[in-house]
Parts: sequence; C-alpha cells; structure tokens
Amino acid sequence: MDNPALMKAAKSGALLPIYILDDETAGEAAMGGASRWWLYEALKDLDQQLEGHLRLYRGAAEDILPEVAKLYGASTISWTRCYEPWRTRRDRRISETLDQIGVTTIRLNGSLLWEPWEVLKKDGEPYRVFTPYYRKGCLQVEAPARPMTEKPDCRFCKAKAGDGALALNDLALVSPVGWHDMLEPHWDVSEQGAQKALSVFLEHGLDGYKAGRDFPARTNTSRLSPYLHWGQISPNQIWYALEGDAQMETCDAPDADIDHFRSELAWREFSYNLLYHNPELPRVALQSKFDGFEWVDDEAQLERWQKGATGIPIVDAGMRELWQTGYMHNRVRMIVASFLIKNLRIDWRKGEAWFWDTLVDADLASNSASWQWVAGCGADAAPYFRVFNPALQAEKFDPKGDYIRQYVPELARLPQKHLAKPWEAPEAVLSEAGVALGKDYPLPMVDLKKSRAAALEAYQALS
DNA sequence: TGAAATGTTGGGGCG
DNA sequence: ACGCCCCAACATTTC
Repeated sequence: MDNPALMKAAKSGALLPIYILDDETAGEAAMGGASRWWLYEALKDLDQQLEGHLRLYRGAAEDILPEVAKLYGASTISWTRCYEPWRTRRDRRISETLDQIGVTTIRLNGSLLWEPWEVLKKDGEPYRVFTPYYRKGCLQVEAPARPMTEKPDCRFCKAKAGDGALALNDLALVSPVGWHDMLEPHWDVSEQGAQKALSVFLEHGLDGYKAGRDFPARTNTSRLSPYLHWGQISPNQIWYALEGDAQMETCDAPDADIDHFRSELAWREFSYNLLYHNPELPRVALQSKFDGFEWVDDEAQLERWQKGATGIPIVDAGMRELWQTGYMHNRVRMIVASFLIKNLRIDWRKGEAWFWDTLVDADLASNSASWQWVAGCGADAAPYFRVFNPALQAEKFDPKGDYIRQYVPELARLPQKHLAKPWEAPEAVLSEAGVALGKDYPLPMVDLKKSRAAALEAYQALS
C-alpha cells in the first residue's frame, strides 16, 4: 500500500476514511460505465482492508467535507492530489473553505512519479515533446520517491449515527444486472490483483517487452493501466520493482526491455504534464488549425465502429475486445483510433467519449492526450498524414491471426492469407470457411484506399 | 509508434 | 564478352 495521504492521516491520529462520489462537480467529466463498475469493486476491496470503516458519500465534495469535518471535529483532512482540471479547481476551493473553519488540509502526490510543475524546460516552460521531456526532464531531476512498504497502522475513530454516510449500493454505481457482468471474469479488482498483475508481468511479460508489446496476441503487456488509474498500485511501486531490489520483486530482463517499459510509464506522466499545463486538452485541439476541420457527423457509422461491425477484422476485433473486457491492447487502440479519425473522418472527441465510457482504465489525461496524438492535432503528435492501413497492421502485428480469430470468431476458419482483408478472398475460399460476406460478417464499410485519400485531402485543406 | 509512390541499384537471363 | 531488359530489393521522397 503506497498511499502517502493515508499514511499521513494514520500517523496523525484517529482516522475516518472517506470516499465521495462527486458527479455533481464533475458534470460532463463524470466517469463512464466501465469506470463505475471498477470503482464499485475497488471500494468493496478498500473497505475490507480498512476493516469496514470506509465512509461513503455522494454529492458535491465541497458541501459534504466541511459538514463531516464539523460533525467529527476533524483537525486535519488529507487526500491524494488529483490533476483533472475540475478536481484541481474544486480541491482548491475545498482547502479555502476548510481553512476558514480551522481544518488543515493536506494534498499529497500518490499517483505520479514527477509533479507536472517539477519537470520544466530551462526557460521554465513545460515540455511539449515527449523525448526531451523524458530524457532531459524527468531523468535529470530528482529520482521518483521510493514507494512506502509498511502498511499504515490505522486507529479508526468511531462512526457517528446520522453522519449521512451511504451503503455502497446507494452510490448507484452499477445496476443489478448489466453490461459489467461481462467485464467481471476478466479482472481481479483489488490491490492484491494489482500486485498479482505486476508479478505476472515481471515474470512472463517484461523479457521481450520492447518487441512483443506490439503484438496483441502475445502476453508482453502489463495490463496494469486500470490499477494505476485507480491508485491500486502506484507508478513508484512499479518503477522500483523493475530494479530487482532485494526486498522487492526480482527482475532480470534485458535493460532495453526495462528502459522501454519505463518510458511507457513516462508517457503516462507526459499526458498528465500536458493536461496540467493545457486544461482544455480533453475538448480542444492543441493545434488550433484543426479547429476548422470538417468532421463527418454520421451516427450510424460511429455505431458500427463502436459495436465492432466495420467489416475490417482488426478494427472489429479491437472494438469487441473493448466491449467484452473493458480493455484494448495498445497497438490496437492506435489502429481503431486511426480508422475512426482518418478513414471515417469522425471527430476524435467521439472516439474519446466512447473510450471514456467503456475502458476500465479510462483516464482523462492519457485518453485525451492519446486521441489528440493519433488525430495529429496534439503537441507531440503523429503527423496527420501518418494513416494506418488496418489490413497491413493486422498482417504485421497479428501475423498468425490469433487475435482476430479470438474476437471475430465468425472468420476463424479463414486461411491466414485472407484474414486481414476477407473482402479480397476468392468466393470459394470464403464458402469453404463458412463465411458469407454481408451476412455472417459485414463487407468493409469504407474502401481503405479511397478513404485514406479523402482524409489526406481533407487535412490538406486545413493549411 | 506509416504507407504508398518513386527512385536507384545490381544480378541474371538472353540475344 | 557485351549491352539490354527485367525486376527484386532497397532507399528516398511524398502524402
């Protein structure tokens, strides 16, 4: 448990652990469906670890906290610092309010290796390009804090009747039956689950990570993103676990793999850096010339993408993985995003919104920074003309077709040669594999070559 | 953390 | 032996 805010509170006296579900202040930034399910499970786990002492609330934190503080006579309230713009603003207001009634507030970093204001260029400006941000910035300032290894020694204060706390189910995070039932078998939503995922990765994924991370059918990725997002593991714990410290997990993977994995952790930091210094990142293109881009507004097409019925196997496999598990392999995220933005020319914000609703690792910083990256409108973005060819990508990164076959089973019997673009397969091959295109599996919703050309033309019109 | 079009080179077949 | 053509295989440029 690497939670500085909890540790601080546990050391300063009797403890009243609180979680507030604050949709009211979040407004449009309120968390999506997959997140709510994960949160529901995570709160259950947390409450167990806190021996049933977790108090739950629902509403505007700036109204609730002062009330609770008064009722319990709290002297200090500490919490983990957040970086979403709406939370940053709210937390500042809360500190002011509590200060006025004599309650000390302490905000501590429990989720980033480096604070966004600590990694700046020599001229004091924030970095906008990843590589110098990481190499000249992060790696040259003070090393990340060592994770805390001792469990906080909690002495809880007695709950008071009428303190307004709710039962977990009253937070209405999940309905009794629903989509989340599908997610459940894929995840162990607990801190223990996070540690398990870390050791599985260190043992089986890290060796060969650098090359293997691009292949969705391999098990070289860590799948730690949801745990990181929800604070069930800290980036510091991961960072130092890679060192093979005597007290921590040992690790003997090649340096190139370790360095590359660390740089991926740093991409997360970079996203937070961008969001902190550009609060409009989730809604506004960093390159203003994209303001005039003419996006295609087509709900029916968007829905085909969302449901994994585009007729492009690698795209559909990715979108179905997302729907079934609340997760998608990173390489495939880039492919489906490129397809939506470039081949369909649908606004990146529509894709961002779908990911926000369906990913269990939905994270405002990473999600918005990454969508802008693919769209080519971000700070250090892929140039707009870098259009993925999803069929080529499939042949390159799913060479045996295992990933496509898993999530698009109706094509499972197609020979490898035709799996990436079934629309080019001879009729005899299709019927041999039991596939009637347009019936068992859709015809491609766009022509890849034509839609690529149309995208280039549309982008060209900008400048 | 592309892809496609275009340019260059060099080996082998062949008259 | 020689030049010519063809075309992989690579390299460079363009979008």
